Amino acid sequence: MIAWPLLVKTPPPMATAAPSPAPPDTSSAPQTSWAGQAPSFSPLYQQIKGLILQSLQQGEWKPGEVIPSEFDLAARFKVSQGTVRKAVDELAAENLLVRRQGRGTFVATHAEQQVQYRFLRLQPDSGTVDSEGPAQRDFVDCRRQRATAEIARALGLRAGDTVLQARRLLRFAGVPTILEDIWLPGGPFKGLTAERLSQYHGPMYALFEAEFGVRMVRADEKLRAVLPDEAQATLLEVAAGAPLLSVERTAYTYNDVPMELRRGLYRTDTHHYRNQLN
Amino acid sequence: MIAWPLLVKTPPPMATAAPSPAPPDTSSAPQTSWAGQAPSFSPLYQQIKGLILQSLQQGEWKPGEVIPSEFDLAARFKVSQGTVRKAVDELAAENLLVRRQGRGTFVATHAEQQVQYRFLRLQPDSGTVDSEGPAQRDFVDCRRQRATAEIARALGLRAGDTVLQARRLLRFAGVPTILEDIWLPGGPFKGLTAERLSQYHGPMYALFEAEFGVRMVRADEKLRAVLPDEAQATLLEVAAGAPLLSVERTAYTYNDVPMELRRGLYRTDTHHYRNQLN
DNA sequence: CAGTGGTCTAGACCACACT
DNA sequence: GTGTGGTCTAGACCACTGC
Repeated sequence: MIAWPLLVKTPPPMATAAPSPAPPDTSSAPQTSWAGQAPSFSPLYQQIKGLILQSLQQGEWKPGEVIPSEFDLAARFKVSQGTVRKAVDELAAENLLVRRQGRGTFVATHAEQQVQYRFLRLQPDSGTVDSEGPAQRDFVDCRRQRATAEIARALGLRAGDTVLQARRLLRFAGVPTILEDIWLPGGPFKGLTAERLSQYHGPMYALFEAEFGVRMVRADEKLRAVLPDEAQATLLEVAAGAPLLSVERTAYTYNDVPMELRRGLYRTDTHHYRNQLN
Repeated sequence: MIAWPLLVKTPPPMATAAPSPAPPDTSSAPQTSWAGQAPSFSPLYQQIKGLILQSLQQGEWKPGEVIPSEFDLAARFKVSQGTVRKAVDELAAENLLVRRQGRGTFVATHAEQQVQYRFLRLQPDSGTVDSEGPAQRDFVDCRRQRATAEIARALGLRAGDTVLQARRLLRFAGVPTILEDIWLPGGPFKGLTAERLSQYHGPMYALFEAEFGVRMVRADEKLRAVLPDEAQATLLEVAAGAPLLSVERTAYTYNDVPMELRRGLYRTDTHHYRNQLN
């Protein structure tokens, strides 16, 4: 058994004289020995959430796998099942875990998912995403280079660090619709080649998960209307003055660590970017 | 006391011989008398959620007001506090209610809110929304007219029904940045005039709440990059070929009833549309 | 101080899935 | 059947708010 990093109930426990059978061993209740841990005064279920998150980061459970049952986790962390449930509920709400009744709770994955592209909001004006069939992907370019100051800042690197850059074109029903420039930090993605990218079928983020253990968890996008430069216009087969939707996305792994910068140019003559507000 | 529209636990209750003090009066447990209610076989807390929603629609509690405490609601619906809690949790997650510890649970409102514009995703490229100060609003136009087929479809009306149309320009720090055309159904918004609109200070949706009892709960947006026509370019003070972000928003009240169609043109040279994905 | 929402527990029963 | 998550209850205690 491993010693868990001190779970504390919101007030430092002091032999609280529980009325009913108090199962947590009362001996493991330290008073004020704060071993560095900065934000330690949070609800129990938040602490459990943090521990589960940690296990996810460290790869104890891999994408697509089941995690232990709520009952087992409760025993492991020495809390009630209800507390684990609340922690898991939040992680499920954040799309890090997926509950499946009768089967268990699974680590979310970009592969084998309901929707092919979890972060792609572009939709055809008529018909559904499915009706237009899978996109055709063409990698125009892929190379290793030194990060500019701007790219470095976005990826949390130093200017001059190695980054991978790729450019690809997505076609729907043969029509070039999305042109993307992608930047990845060289370290975590060492060994990624153009061939690897073009050979892989399925979402790019699934490849990152499977081959490099990098799981994208969250993303921020900034949208603008822009005009293409000459190369972009040619690739997308539009006129020079045609307005395009620019989508700059930063994707993050656990702990808000940025792992990808992506600049997309979307044609919005046959598609639109859909957003739901509430 | 009012007879509540039959709450049923997932299996039709049949004198379940509860082990401990079973508080719900066993007499009020109908077997199979389904009085029309179509989707009645849902978890209790969902039914409670539905009932609370109904009270919100019917204006039993108005925006900004407190609703009864969880304990009171539990008594009223004859369920446990925990069940009410779960119902309220979901409504709070959907931004229909706002919990405030120690004070109570409140009906959400577009006025007196943390953020001025709940549905506006445009942000300045540098600085924060607050640092640029409040927008200057100019109503360019406001008139009553007959709905075109397209507008009617979006608002759930018949072509030819009366709609209100308004056009306004928002300036940030003096720079015209957003040009919006707004269509509202004539019925619910009878009596809305250009003067009423320009005199009101604060979010437009707050006015709708306060003056017309119409509360916007959710919205869908479709984004595109477009070029302005002549009038639009003039108002926004941009060149004819300048790309602009087109944002078509449909806003809904309770029960997914569309209540507003809005077409915005955003300048994205100094601002960007921000979206968070997870 | 009383009242509210927030956390935590414990236990019962149900729906679902796999075997 | 066994085990999983899903629902529901009941009760204890806490933290925050306002009287």
